[in-house]
Amino acid sequence: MSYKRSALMQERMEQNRETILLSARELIAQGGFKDAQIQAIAERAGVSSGLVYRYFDNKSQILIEVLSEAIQYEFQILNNIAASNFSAQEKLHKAVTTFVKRALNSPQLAYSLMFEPVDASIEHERFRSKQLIKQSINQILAEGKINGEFGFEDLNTAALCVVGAMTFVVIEPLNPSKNVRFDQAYKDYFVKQIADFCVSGVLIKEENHSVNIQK
Amino acid sequence: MSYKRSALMQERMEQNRETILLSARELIAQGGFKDAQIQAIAERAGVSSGLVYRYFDNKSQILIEVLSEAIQYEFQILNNIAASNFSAQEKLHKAVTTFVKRALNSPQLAYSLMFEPVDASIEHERFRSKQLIKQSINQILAEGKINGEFGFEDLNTAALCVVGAMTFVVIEPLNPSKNVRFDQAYKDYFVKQIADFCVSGVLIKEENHSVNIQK
Amino acid sequence: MSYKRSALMQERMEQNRETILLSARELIAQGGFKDAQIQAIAERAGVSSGLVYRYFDNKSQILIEVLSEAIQYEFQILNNIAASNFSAQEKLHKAVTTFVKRALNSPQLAYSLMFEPVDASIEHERFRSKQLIKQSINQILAEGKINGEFGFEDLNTAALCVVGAMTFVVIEPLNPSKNVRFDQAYKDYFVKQIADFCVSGVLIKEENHSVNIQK
Amino acid sequence: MSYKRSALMQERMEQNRETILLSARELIAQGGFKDAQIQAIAERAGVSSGLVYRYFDNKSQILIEVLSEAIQYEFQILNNIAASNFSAQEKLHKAVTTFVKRALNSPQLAYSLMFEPVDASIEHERFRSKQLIKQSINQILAEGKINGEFGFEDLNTAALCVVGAMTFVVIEPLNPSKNVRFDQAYKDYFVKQIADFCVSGVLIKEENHSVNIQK
DNA sequence: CATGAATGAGAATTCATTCAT
DNA sequence: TATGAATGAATTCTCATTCAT
Repeated sequence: MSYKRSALMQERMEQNRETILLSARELIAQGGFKDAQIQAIAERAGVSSGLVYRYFDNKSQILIEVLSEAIQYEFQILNNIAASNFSAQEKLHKAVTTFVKRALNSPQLAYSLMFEPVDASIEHERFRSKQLIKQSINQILAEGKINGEFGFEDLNTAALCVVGAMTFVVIEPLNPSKNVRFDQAYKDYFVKQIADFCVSGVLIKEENHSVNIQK
Repeated sequence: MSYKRSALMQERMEQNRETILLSARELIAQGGFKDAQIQAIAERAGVSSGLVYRYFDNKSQILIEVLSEAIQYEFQILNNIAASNFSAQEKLHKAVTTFVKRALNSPQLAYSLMFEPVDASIEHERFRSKQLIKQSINQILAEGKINGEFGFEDLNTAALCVVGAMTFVVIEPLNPSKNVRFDQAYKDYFVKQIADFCVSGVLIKEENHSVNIQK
Repeated sequence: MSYKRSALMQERMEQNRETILLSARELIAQGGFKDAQIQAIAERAGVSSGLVYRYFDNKSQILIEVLSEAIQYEFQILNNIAASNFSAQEKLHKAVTTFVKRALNSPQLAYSLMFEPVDASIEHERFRSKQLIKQSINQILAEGKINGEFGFEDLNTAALCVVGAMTFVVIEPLNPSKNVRFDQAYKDYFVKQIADFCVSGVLIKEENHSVNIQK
Repeated sequence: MSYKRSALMQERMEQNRETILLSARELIAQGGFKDAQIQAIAERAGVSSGLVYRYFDNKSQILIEVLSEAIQYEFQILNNIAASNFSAQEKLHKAVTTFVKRALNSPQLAYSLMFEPVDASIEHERFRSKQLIKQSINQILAEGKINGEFGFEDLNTAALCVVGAMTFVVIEPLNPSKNVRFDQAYKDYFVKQIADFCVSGVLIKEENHSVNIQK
């Protein structure tokens, strides 16, 4: 009997944990970290605020978990693309396209995960998360470099640029004034431009266009 | 007599105002907006908290001023580049190079100015500030498009990508663990890569490399 | 089990709410609204300042509740008198007597409720409260006017005069120096004079005593 | 020479003092004591805030002086009426009429002087001021009592009632919602009602109307 | 395990008063 | 005498975290 209950308990606990995380994630997606207070998270999860502390040591823990979970998911998607059989530039194009498209669906979440500041403990985790994303891009870029598709010099920097472009474009439409909810057609066009930009950015160039400019 | 005093006072006040702004700016540069509390600002400026309110209506005012002052300066620099006599791609290269180089000197500040969320009143100002930066890039891109140097399709999106790349790379070194203060040589190399990336991203391409990928 | 606790909790919370209100009321009764700060209220109630905000949205809420509760009570008393079977002048006499007698027990409270200025949100509630008092008097006066007992001309003005007299006499003993806590006998005498005055003020007069005086 | 300057100084100082008081009075008349901050007073008076402290020990001093000056003036007016050659009831009628009419012209000032709470030091002065007003009324009432015009019992209480009625009616129109700026005609009518009420309140009554009511 | 009442450390802002000039 | 910059105590409200039940 205590067996059975224990199992049920276990299950319920897992469930609670998930519900809390989901609740936190939704709140962040709506209003950023600043709207994800313990009280609000608990309420939305249908549990007491006290219970939250059974599952998480403190607020940061929750945020960290939401963060890493979300990024982990994106990471897998990107990784799958990186592991596919396309050419490097095709992979890169697809990676950027996919990431941006997905992120555009909840830009506030994307912004919070990538940029919104919180305390140091989370910042650390965020860094790791971002590294994952960059790692996927890195992999694709490295492959392209090796097989001669890409012509950039510094792998890491190129990856930063790609990640920078593809995250920035997502959070920009967040702007309060500019409530341009673009339609699907434009969205597709928009996303393609970005991917094109990123691919172009790393392709082999005929002649070296880089300019010598002294500051 | 009251002449001289007035002048001295005037000077001292100007100085106070500057000191407070500087203090705020430094605090932001160290720990972001969240560390720029009135008390802290005042203390660092060597004045009482009450005095701060002689010079600024409220906290937001201070932050806004720091923000707009900083961005305004960068804007002018970019604008000068945009107005110079180089080719569009040279300008773009120089713009990115300059911006990144400068921003690398206080990445936390750059981060706060570009990304850290604050209350609505500041957000509005920040939006305007960011627009300025993008506007400069826009101008260069538009020119290059017209004279056939650049081959992107959507001006606005291209600008977003450039700004995204050039701001993201700056905040990345922020991460807590990786305190790699790279030396000047690497910094130059780093910056050049980024500019190269951005220029490549918008250049005319021989064949269309963009790939048709269905999701 | 969770049954019992809930009930106990419920009770304790109700009690807390009441304690806070009582505490506020007592502070007001001692030193007026200006002495009823959150900190002081909480301390006197034996709770933390934060807890106060579990029960009330903000300070104004508390004051409003104290105000309206107190006035509501007086209003009911006056209303009962107005609804009784006495003659209008008997009712008026009784109303004034009762009000003044009760108010004399905590004149500072009476003063604050009737006169002490506060922010707009409370002012609005106070206005409503005062209206209630006046309304009771109005009712009695109207009745007396109709059945020929009273001879005033303007109902509203007469009510103002009555309310003015009966509230002012209460706050007068407030003055700091003259701490004359008169005995019960004098109090009764005092109260009767006031009621007499008010009744006389609205009674039918034999000849018109009003005098033509040019300013 | 130092003679002359001293005289000029003296004069200027007197003037400053007056200006400050006037400024305070005006501010109070507009927004009550709460709007009469040192800074605001000084500004309106065209002097520095520091200078205010040359003429007054502290803020309370100023308010006290405004208060007593204003009341003193009203007192004289009432006193003149009390000293005139009319009958007591004519005097009373006139006194009330005059007071209310004057007060209606700046009800906020009247309210502040009579009711708005401030710190204890002022409260004391306010009491004295109010006493002056009551004293005038007292005098008229006493006279009427002696010569048989008036029939009240307790002089002091009757005076309180009169003062209560005549001050309360003034502050009532202050109410925010009820912005009835009555015209001159109604004002006259209004004022007369009040005076009538007060006179009736203290007149000899044919039969004793007072009712025996046990609490 | 679950609850949610209770805590209390902050953080922004105001304003009488002082004092160097 | 006159200035007004400078001070800092005081006050409201928020929210992560604890703990009795």
